[in-house]
Amino acid sequence: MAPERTKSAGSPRTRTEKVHHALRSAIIDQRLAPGSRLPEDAIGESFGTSRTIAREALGRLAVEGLVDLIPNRGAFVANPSLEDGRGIFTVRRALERAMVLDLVGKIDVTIAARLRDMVAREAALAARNDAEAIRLAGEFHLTLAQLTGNPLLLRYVTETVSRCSLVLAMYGRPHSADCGAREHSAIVEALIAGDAEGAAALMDQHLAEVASRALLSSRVEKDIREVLAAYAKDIDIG
Amino acid sequence: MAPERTKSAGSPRTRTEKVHHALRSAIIDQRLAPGSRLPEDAIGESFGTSRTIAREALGRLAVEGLVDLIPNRGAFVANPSLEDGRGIFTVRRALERAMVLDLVGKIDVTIAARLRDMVAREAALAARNDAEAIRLAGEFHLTLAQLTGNPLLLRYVTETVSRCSLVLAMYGRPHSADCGAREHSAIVEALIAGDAEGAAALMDQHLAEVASRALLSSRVEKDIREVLAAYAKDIDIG
DNA sequence: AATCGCAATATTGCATGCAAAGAAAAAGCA
DNA sequence: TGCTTTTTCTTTGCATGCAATATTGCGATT
Repeated sequence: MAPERTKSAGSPRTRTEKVHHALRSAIIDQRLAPGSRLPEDAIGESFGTSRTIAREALGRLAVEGLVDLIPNRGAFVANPSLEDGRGIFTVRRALERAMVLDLVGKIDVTIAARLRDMVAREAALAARNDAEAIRLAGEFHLTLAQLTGNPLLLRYVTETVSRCSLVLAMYGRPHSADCGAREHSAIVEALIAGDAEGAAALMDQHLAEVASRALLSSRVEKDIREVLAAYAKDIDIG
Repeated sequence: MAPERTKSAGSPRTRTEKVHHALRSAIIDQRLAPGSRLPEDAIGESFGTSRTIAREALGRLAVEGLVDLIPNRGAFVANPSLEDGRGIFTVRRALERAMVLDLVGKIDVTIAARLRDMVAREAALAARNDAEAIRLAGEFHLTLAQLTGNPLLLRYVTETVSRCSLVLAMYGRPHSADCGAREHSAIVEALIAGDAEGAAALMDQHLAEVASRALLSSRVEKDIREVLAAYAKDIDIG
């Protein structure tokens, strides 16, 4: 009656899952710009499947909030506003605070060494600011989430980290290192020391800084109407 | 190029969405027990649609974590373990804490009245403990999430509330009112008074109590194998 | 008599096809 | 020329059908 214990098989087995994951990666990696149309036909053709598969994948991405689905009109890559961006960071801060609090006390010597090693590797790449460095910085947060052993927390942190990258890509300053290795190091040390409140505060401050770096100014206007409104109000149509 | 600003149309328009929402309600209302099989045929027939629709709805519910999808085997109502349950509550507490903190200061007289009215209606149904009362209690949390104006927070709170219902269905005591109207009232009053830390503490305590009520004892074994293992060890097969 | 293997059955995975809703383009009117 | 209306065309929404995979029941074998 009950299914076997297998939770979420490692590699995607059905075509729908494959396309689902591929599309998600494409969106997160900014290969598909926010607002882009996602026609079922084109997707199916790209992956060598029928529209049915593309359609199912789009529906699932819509549940994840990465795609906007408009009935009878089609699917579009989500296009978070600046305000949405702030909201995403709010959620992320709450989640990672809980994550850090949960982690205190679960850190043994093995894990401690692993974390220190990871931070050291980050520091080594700190000078560069390419995709690799950015990916590594994000992975720090994902690793911590994984260490909690809480599947839902891991999923949500993964999602929020992804979406924060998206937001940073849209509104962040081009050449800012989004995560400082030094800040990560401080968090790790607080965790190892068992200082719950300290670690939580450091993480909170860390994310607050990342957010403020990005979200202070709206570098890109999100909607055409927002852009044009500024011009329209100076024009007398009559 | 970009789609119009319309986010998530109010009422579901496509059949897929309708079935999706209906199935979710059925699961949350505990009309479909955790672990139950969800055959595409039966669902399609129930709603008067084809399997295609049922299939899409199941895929979306799987993303939400309410359904387990096993390739070539079928769909099952999610069957969270006790540990999963704890993890879900951990996440929910973190989210709702952030929610309450965000809400303080956003409460004007109109909203205050609306919240008080909602709590009053809850109190009126407090005696009963049927599906309607349960639904209303959950809606309190969803309403608060909606008031933040944070779409991601709303989505995550919605998901965690849903999954907590599932967990309570599995492990909670049968006749416990899961959310006390009095506790909700206290939270609302703290919010209206602008007492951020107080409101956060009340919410945290509220959810901690709900969790502890449910998760102290494992009333139901999750997996058939877990159940049978206890019997098997007393039996000599030979 | 219990176990193994095989066939029959049920259910999922996926593609195709048709109808309808929207968008774009062309024609008609002021 | 500019605006409305109608027509065409693209794209989505959904059902059906076929192939593939897992499960169940039955019979053969040891």
